[in-house]
Amino acid sequence: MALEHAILVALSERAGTGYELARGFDRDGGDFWQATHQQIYRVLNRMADGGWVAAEHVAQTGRPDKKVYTVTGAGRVELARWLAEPAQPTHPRDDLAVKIRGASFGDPAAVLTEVERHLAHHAERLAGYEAVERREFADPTALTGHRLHQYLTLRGSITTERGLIGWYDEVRTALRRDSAT
Amino acid sequence: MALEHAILVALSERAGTGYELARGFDRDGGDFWQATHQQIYRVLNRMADGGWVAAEHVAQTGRPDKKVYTVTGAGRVELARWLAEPAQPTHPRDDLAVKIRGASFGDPAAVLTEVERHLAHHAERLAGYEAVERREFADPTALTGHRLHQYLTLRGSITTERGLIGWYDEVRTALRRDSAT
DNA sequence: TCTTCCATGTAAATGGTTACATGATTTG
DNA sequence: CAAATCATGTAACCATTTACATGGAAGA
Repeated sequence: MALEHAILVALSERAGTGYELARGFDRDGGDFWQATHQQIYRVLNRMADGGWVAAEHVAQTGRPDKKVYTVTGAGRVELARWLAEPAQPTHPRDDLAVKIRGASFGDPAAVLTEVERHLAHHAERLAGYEAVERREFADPTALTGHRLHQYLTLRGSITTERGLIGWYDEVRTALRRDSAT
Repeated sequence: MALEHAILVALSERAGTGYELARGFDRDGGDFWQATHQQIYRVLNRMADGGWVAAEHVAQTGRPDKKVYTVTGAGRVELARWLAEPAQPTHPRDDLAVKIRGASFGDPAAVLTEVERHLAHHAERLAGYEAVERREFADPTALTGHRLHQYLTLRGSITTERGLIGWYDEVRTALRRDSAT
């Protein structure tokens, strides 16, 4: 699974706490993974046991103490090994697509309402990604190495959101037309 | 979770065996869900216990016997209930995106090779979907109800594939340019 | 002869979600 | 005064994957 490796990438970019990782893997450009804090704490402990990451305990005043995690040499070796390994293409699983497909076995108007709600949600997410793009990556042609890879991941999020928005819009138009007859 | 409900949609369209469901939820238009046969058999048993589906045992000659599943009245009620319920927007988790993001912590050339492989794979999947679109849905403006919903799901698969292909192509160009310097 | 297709399943392990728990500080 | 933020965790449960198992028929 890739959660360990997504954490290794995030911590390679910048050391951080489990809490920060759970808040979103957001480091300039598309939160590229997500998981609950419970799972992240568990996985971080396992990774620390395996020697991929090391925790530095930091006492704070007025706030709970925290553990700042860093990738170790063994962690860097593991990440490089995993990066060279082939990934299998994944096929998205989308609840809303199942609902659209099955709309006529229930109330198509309720499905239409859901599509509209998701459309608004994704439009907002897209706007957020585009703002990051303008702010952080003004001149993409000049990018190289790590910054380029960050930018490309952000571009992936933007492309995905635009695709979803375009599709939901098509679905909305078609369902409205159909319910009008 | 939506696997039960994806199965209810698939079996509402046409009765079938666990084996057929595992082969792909493919019923004219985008395999809209996927799961291993092990999981499907388990879930089908649970659904049969809960009374959402009923199995008819069919003996065959020269082949193993099979169980053809049909949605029951209770299953139809449950599906309609679930369809009216809001879905939470899901955020895709893509291993290859993590690899692109982390490319500089390993060998970027290996990641580029993976991107090219995935590009070819998705181009092939897209061609398959487009062939179904031409063959089955020649006149989309005339579609209504269930056929329209099937078509819209297929359109979603096509949009997703085109988005991925566009993005992978952008990544390929950028990584090639960067490695040439 | 080897592989693939049909068709179903069990068992073990791993991955992920939900509920519960704590406690000070800051913001509305 | 209530809610959200910071920060970590345990326990129970549910979902998913991987490995193992069977066995005849058809095709390369």
